[in-house]
Amino acid sequence: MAHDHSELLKKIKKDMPEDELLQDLGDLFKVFGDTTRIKIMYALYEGEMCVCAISELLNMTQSAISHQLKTLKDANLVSARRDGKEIYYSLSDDHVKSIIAEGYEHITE
Amino acid sequence: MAHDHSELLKKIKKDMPEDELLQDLGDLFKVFGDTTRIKIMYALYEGEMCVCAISELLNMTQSAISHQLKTLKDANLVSARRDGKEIYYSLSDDHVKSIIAEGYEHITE
DNA sequence: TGAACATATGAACAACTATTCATACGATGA
DNA sequence: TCATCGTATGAATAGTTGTTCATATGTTCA
Repeated sequence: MAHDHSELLKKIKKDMPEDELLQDLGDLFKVFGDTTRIKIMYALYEGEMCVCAISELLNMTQSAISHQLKTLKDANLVSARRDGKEIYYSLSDDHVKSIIAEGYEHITE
Repeated sequence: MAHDHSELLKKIKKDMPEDELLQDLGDLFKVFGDTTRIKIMYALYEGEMCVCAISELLNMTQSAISHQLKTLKDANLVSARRDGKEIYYSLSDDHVKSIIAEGYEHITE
C-alpha cells in the first residue's frame, strides 16, 4: 500500500452513491455514447418518426436502426407507438434533451 | 426504398448539428459510460485526490486508474497538478457535475 | 387467404475497450 | 548518485458492442 489516506477515504465513501446506482449511471451514459443513437435522438427532437424515415435519414439499414431503437427503448429514452404497419418513435421525456444539452455545452467552449 | 419522407427529412436535416459535432458528443458520453470513470469523477466531487488515493478508494490497480485518468484528462474532464512525487487530479469544471446530475435525474424517478 | 410492406430479432463477425503485466519516467531524500 | 516512491505507458488479452445477414412477426389490402 502507499501513504495513508484513511481519513479522506472515509469521508468520500460516505458521500458516494451506492455501487448499483453508479453502475446504472454508467449504463445510461453508455447509451448516449454512440453517434448513431445520438443522431436518432436528435432526429426525434422535432417529434415522432417511423423507423423507415429514421433509417432513410441516417442512410442506414432498417435492421441497424431497429437494434439501436431497442437499446434506446430499454433505457427509457424513447417510446414507441404503432399506427398501422408503421411504428412511430419519440423521445420519452425531456431528460434526453437536457442531457445532450449539457454535453453540448461542455464541447462547445 | 419505402414510402415517402422527403419533406420531413429535409426539415430535420436542416436542424441537425454537423456530423463532427455529433461524433464529438458521442465520444464525450462514451467517457461517462464506464463505472470506474464515473466513480473517479464522483470521488473528485469533494476536491482533488492523488492517484494513489483513488486506487485505494476504488480498490483497483494504480495502473488501471492511471489509464482511466488519462481518458478523463483527454476529454478535458479532469486536470492534473503535480506536488512532489504525487499528482493530484480534480474536476476540470462544473460540466462534469451537471452532466452526471442530469443522468442521475433520469434514473431516479 | 395470400402478397406486400414495416418492423423486430437472433446469430455471427469485426472493431473497440478495460484491465493486467511489465517497465519506464520523474521526484525525493539519504 | 542511488534507492525508493508515485505515476505513466505500451503491449497483450478477454470482454463488450455495432452492424450485417437471414428470417420471423405483425398489419393491411385485394
